Amino acid sequence: MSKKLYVGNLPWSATEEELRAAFEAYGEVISINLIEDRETGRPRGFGFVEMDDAGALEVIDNMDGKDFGGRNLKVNEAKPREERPRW
DNA sequence: GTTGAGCGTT
Repeated sequence: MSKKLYVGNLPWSATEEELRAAFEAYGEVISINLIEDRETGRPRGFGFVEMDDAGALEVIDNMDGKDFGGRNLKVNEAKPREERPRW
């Protein structure tokens, strides 16, 4: 199984590889999704990380509130956004 | 050459 993670309070310089490198230490990283402003192209300072179930919990327990790139990292369960209806 | 809350697209 996998879980979606909301990752906030990221430094503007943070990249998906940096997040993956940090999160891989706690579990299998399924996918990374950094969000940036679609109109300006600037990073919004947060993103979403999909991990295996146990890894996600480990990340929340270990990475939430930790220092990352000089900022206090915020990790929580992400709200489901799409159910991908096919009809 | 900037900025700061927090939940994104096919």
